[in-house]
Amino acid sequence: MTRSEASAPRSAFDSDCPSRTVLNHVASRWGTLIITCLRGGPQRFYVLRDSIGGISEKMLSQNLRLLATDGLVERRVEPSSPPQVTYALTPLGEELAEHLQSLVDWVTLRTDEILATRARHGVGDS
Amino acid sequence: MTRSEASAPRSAFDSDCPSRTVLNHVASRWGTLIITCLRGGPQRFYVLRDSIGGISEKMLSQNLRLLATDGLVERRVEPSSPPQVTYALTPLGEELAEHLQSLVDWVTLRTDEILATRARHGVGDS
DNA sequence: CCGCATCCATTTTGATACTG
DNA sequence: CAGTATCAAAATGGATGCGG
Repeated sequence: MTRSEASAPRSAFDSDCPSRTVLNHVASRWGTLIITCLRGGPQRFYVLRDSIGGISEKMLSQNLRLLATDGLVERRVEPSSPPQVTYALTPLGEELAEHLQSLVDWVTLRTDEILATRARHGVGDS
Repeated sequence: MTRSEASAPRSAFDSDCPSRTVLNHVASRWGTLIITCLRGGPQRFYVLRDSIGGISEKMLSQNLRLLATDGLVERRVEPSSPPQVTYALTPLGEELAEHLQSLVDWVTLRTDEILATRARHGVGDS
């Protein structure tokens, strides 16, 4: 074989590699916060919505569905009077959550320094 | 004081907290890959573009500028014939990169399991 | 009232062409 | 080489509606 065509993309740096997709679900605007939020135990939909400032219900349910099909989050339906839907991390999700938590913690810890740098560079928000 | 208005948002879960902004720069579609990519040492613009499959020049320069104003990435200009611009992690960026690397590593490691789960749920890509 | 689907205005992203 | 300008496509969020 000539080895001319890379056969299977192997890392998240390849746009066609499955791990790229997973990374996009997880390292996304809301993914990190949703998963981190679920570390405290199973949460109701509206609790998540209220915990994660600025998220829309649409994005929340969209991301939850995505994470559910990835096997990172489990959706439980309690058929009670006002129907209760609860979301929880799977074992796989718990594992991931630890990594994300350390990321969020680091960001929280260093934000002041970063802010100071940003002031020096001339404030650009976004 | 009546405490009626939350004075200062304190975590990334508040949409107005500065750490939310930082998290968005870092835990974004491209931020994670760019920073991880820079772990190998300073890189030229076109190297980054070619290393990170699927990124557009626009998104690359936009994200690099953002990360630079955050003090995570440094932009160096060599005034040579064809002007050379190099990007490198700052010490702060290096610190962050370790966290992101462990995240990327985990995703790479677990992608097969996640794929299997997704098959069970009925494939939904995106 | 809770969870979510749908429609539409706004924002973000990407492909390509173009400049110093 | 290292970007910026331009325009089209997609993601996002808000409002709204609806079944349970």
